[in-house]
Amino acid sequence: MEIPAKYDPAGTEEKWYSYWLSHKLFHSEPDEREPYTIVIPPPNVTGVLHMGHMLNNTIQDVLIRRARMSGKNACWVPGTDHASIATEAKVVSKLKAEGIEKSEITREEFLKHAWDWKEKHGGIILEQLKKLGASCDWDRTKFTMDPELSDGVINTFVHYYKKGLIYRGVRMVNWDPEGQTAVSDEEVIRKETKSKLYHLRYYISDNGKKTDRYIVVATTRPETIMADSAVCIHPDDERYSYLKGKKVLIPLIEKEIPIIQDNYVTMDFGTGCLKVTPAHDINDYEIGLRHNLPFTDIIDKWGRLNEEAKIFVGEERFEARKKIVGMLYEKGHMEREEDYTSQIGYSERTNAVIEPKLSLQWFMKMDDAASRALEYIDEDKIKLIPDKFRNSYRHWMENVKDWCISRQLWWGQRIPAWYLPDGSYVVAADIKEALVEAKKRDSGIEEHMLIQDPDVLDTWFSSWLWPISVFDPEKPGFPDKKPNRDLEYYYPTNDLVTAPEILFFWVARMVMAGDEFCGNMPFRNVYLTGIVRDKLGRKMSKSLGNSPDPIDLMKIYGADGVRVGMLLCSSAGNDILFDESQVEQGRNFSNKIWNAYRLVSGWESSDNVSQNERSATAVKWFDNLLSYSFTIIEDHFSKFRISDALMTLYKLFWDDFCSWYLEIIKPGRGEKIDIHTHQSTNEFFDKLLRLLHPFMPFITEELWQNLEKRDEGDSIMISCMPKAVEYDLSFIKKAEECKEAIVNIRNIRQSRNISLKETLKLFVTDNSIPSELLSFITKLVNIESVKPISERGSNNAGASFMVGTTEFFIPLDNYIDKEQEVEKIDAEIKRLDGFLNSVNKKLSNPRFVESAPKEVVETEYNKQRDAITKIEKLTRAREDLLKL
RNA sequence: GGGAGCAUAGCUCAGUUGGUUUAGAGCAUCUGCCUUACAAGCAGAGGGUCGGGGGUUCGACUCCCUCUGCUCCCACCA
Repeated sequence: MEIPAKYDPAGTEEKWYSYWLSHKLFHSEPDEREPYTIVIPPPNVTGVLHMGHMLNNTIQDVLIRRARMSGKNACWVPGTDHASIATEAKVVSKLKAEGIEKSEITREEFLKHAWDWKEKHGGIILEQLKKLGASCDWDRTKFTMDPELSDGVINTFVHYYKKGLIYRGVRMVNWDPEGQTAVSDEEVIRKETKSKLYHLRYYISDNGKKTDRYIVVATTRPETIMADSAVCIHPDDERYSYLKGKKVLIPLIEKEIPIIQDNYVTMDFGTGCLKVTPAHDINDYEIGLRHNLPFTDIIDKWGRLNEEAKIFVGEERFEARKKIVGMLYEKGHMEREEDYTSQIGYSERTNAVIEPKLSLQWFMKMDDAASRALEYIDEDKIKLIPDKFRNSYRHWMENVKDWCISRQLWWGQRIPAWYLPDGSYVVAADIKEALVEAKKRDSGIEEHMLIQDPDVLDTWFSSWLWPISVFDPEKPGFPDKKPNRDLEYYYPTNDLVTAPEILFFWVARMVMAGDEFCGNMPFRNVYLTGIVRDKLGRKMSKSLGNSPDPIDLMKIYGADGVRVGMLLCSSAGNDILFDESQVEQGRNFSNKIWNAYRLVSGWESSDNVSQNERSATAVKWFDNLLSYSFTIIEDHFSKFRISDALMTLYKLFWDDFCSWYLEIIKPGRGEKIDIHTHQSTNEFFDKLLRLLHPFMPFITEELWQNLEKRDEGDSIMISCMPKAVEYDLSFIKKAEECKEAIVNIRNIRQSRNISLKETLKLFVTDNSIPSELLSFITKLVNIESVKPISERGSNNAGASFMVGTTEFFIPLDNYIDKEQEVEKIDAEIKRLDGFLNSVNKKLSNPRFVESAPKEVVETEYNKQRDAITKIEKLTRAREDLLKL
């Protein structure tokens, strides 16, 4: 059967993925084996696969496939996140496009649209993961808003509320006056914006009467002066020390406010006087709390001045600013204005300028949970890879703030709090229980009188339960409940692969929830991938259009090629600069494997051919090298150095297996191969495929199935990972010397234009390289005989070279250019002289010889001896040459 | 402003408690090859003194200080 010269991934990938699925090879159930578990960081249900997912999920698949082949019961749980804000935004804009405003429909109607939308588009990203080869246990697919997972979220809320850790309070939020909702900090885009810095005169008050002395306050928001509660100076600012204890009048409205002192003020910014507006600035809010100042809220949810403002009531905030500036000039309160550029927050969704606004939100106290979550890292129960992230993890845990868990949205788990007619509220898992609680306060309460809080919970309040709830959704909220069989078996999971950006949002909080409800950490290792950037180091984003579509890439280069391409250049925690040439390299590697198979599969073996010494030695060498490589790869994996493990394999396959081993044992044209070598080669191939399988699942399955007859349902993915047996490192090193000699000879041929067809003789120092290895030389560089150097005779010209301390000589009477030859030897001697010099310098330093460890001094003596020997030999070769 | 990190060949990165032949890899480059598995290939070669300066040490890419440049996280100046 003719095998095409190029590997075509398309059909292969489709075929084997459905084969794996139909034989349920990804599915895991608890059994007596050791479990190996990964829960996927659930992508947004509305998401589409991007390069970041590719990297992240490829790494997870490599880990899970390797574990599965190493005899573990491997379970990779997939799923999606409801992503309340992102999804709601998409649904809102989709409805808008259809002419439906969210404000015109009921909550129930909106949620129906949202669920419809989720059913339609929700599965896309998971389908895309299948193209990548992801070996997830799809039977276990979960969604953070599955009914039973949502119940767990509610129970968790009730649990923490009962513990006294959840409370309701006023806080400043990022208010989007256009979108009519609070948005999270992540949804605020800061943009450099040109504005003015106004210098305003605040007259000093004498018992409520305006004096003629004033101070100057700088502000960018003059329209908020009516909400001022104080003017603040730095306690150490001597310029203003006379103001201590005095009061000033707010311009225009002449309201008296105190002068206070706080370290927050920067003395050399503006005038050193700060107007404090606690209801409309986050920093002023903090100052207000510290100094117990009144909070005057003068801006309504539409961004207009309200009654509290007293003047310009009903004016839109920017319109009000213009008008008030005019009036300030008019009344002599404006000292001056200057151009000023600052970072202003805009809403990601509506592009409206964010208004800091006080509002009532739900919070969770974090200090205690955070300090316990920190212990898991401090005590090394959870390892971060790379561990440079420890510091930032610690920093965050030690400076944690209470968590604002309410969102003014509809898509998500609704806060289980019900308000009574008197304004008080009860918290309960459902309305029935809420009613029971409410009746305790007022027996006259009926169910219809209870009104549930309209807000939903922050998405992270459900995803922090993920490693628990995918196995046992009923566990969250109940620390004392016995875990079900799955949770008991799979938890704690092993490795979590995620991005450093969400180390705090998600990873740390999972640790807290795991500790709270399972009394244990949710995972042992956290592998933090970098960000995928483009060649120029820019983050890949839709708006820049610099992100290739992973699905297209897989079509062109094959899933295996893309996986290899991404992995080769991505060490943990480092960003990866993605360039299509990397993926090309991955594809080329697939093709190399394919062609190696083409070669080997075409061989015919025969009992009549006996194994020659050369083939036997090659088999022995590669067998040792394989074992040695296993240990190297094992070591890389133990340190999560996945790209190094892959590179080791890449070179093992391409260089050692293809370029050396196969070339050495390759039978001549039309010849048959001996049966032993053939068999060994197939075994090597089989082992290499198994080693490569976690990285390149598709091509390795295809070739493994072709290599010999397999039973239906058998698969490389459930075969076992080769293990290291003892190996002879010194033999591997001798083989390396032999390879080096071959490279030297090739170089000699090329630089003198000697065709490979021309047979040469070789003389070599006795007993330096085992003669069995010398047989490689005769084959690969067409050497007719290898003889001891003592037999070379003294009157033939040729080329000399050395490998280690072994001397080689090739007679080249017809090709020799004496001068050129001497030049080469001279250059080498010069290099060695320099080297010897540096060694001698060390050795002649008595303090080195005295204080350095014995082995180190010993090595230096060896270096010295070797260099001297080499120089002597080369000098002799030079003389011999000159004699001719 | 607070915190963390990085700086090694053209590019992307290794270099594991300072000492194993005067720094390694992959890619890219250059040269020669359509050699009967592969031109998505084969063979060979060139290329860095480890950001600058200072220090510790018998010895520094590796430890300390400093300067320069860059990146990320957090908080953001009225």
